[in-house]
Amino acid sequence: MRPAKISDERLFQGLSDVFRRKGYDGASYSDLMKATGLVKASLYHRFPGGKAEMVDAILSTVDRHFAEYVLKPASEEGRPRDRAGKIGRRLREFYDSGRRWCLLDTLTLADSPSTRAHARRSMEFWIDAFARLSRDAGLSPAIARKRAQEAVVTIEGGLVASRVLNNPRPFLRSLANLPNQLTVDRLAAL
Amino acid sequence: MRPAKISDERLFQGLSDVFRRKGYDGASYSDLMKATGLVKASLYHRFPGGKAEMVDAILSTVDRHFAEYVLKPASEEGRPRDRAGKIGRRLREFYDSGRRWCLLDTLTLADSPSTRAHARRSMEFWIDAFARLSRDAGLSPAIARKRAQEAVVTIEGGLVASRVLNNPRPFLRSLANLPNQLTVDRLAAL
DNA sequence: GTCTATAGCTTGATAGAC
DNA sequence: GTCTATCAAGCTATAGAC
Repeated sequence: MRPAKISDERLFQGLSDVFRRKGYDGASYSDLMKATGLVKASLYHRFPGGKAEMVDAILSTVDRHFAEYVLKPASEEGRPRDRAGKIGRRLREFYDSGRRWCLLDTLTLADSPSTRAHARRSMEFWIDAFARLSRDAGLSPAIARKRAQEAVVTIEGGLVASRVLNNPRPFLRSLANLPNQLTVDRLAAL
Repeated sequence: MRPAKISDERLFQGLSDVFRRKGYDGASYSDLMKATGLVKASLYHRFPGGKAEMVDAILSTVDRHFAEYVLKPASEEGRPRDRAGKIGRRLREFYDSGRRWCLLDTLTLADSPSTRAHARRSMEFWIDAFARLSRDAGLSPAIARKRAQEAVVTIEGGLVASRVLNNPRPFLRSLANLPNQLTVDRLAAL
């Protein structure tokens, strides 16, 4: 029997796990082979451009998942504050309570201009979604945008601190702050 | 004439620039040779343990610089708020307004346990210094510690966002928030 | 679509001259 | 303390069978 085609979902999951953990340069083909169960030549068959193409495809896949699931509540019905909480829970799920790291962080050490450009667009999309939610909560466009950027900063920093300290708490705290950060105009008694 | 010994300062500066930019795995010996002007064998002469030993030495050097210069105002005389501002200016200088990245971020992708342990201690030292300053400002020990951790999270996140967005603003904003974050008990009108 | 096999190159690491 | 020269291992990448 011929070897079955590995499902795209398992493939992308395996690949992105490696890149997330090790970064672009740290991800070797032996790592990627182990994670997917495919040999090197099979990976090149799927991604003729090698790691650069994998990373591009992964970012696109994650972009879609962020847009269609994680950040979705930003453009749904309901109280802005509740929607922010919902996004927080989805972020906790996505980053496995801070045990998984952010590709935008780990991949931007590579100096591929296309990867850098892609990562920038991804983060801007993220900020835009937060800003929309923040405006829905009644904040002015300028303040909303500022808060949206600060919220992304808080989450990325939480992930870094959780990795360095080997402790999920900083990231979980960042998420807990999210609803206030995005929806309360005058922040008091944080 | 025999080749002159390169100064320790230039050596460490060159090495840490590379590790900061590329991370542990991304930093190849050819990169390190280019940055220092030394050939591979000379680097091994200075650091028989190779990259792992370089990284350890670099972290120790940066630790000292942080303790003796960047974070120094945390344990000096003066109004806590002014001291926080002073630390902010030194952080801006150290990270070149967000154009240089944090070793604790870029190095913890490597899975060397000793590096991970060292990085954790470095960040804890940083948090401790902030917490001391925050207590000096009259905040309770529990709140001070929370704020200190949040401040480090904000700075690390600012560095990540500035790198990804290719824009120093998020990092500079993180620094601008520092005095409030560390010294104001009830945060209002951020 | 997956595999085995192989190629060339770069890497990390060492030995020995000056 | 720095250099040239060299090595094996691991890396990226490709050709061709099933």
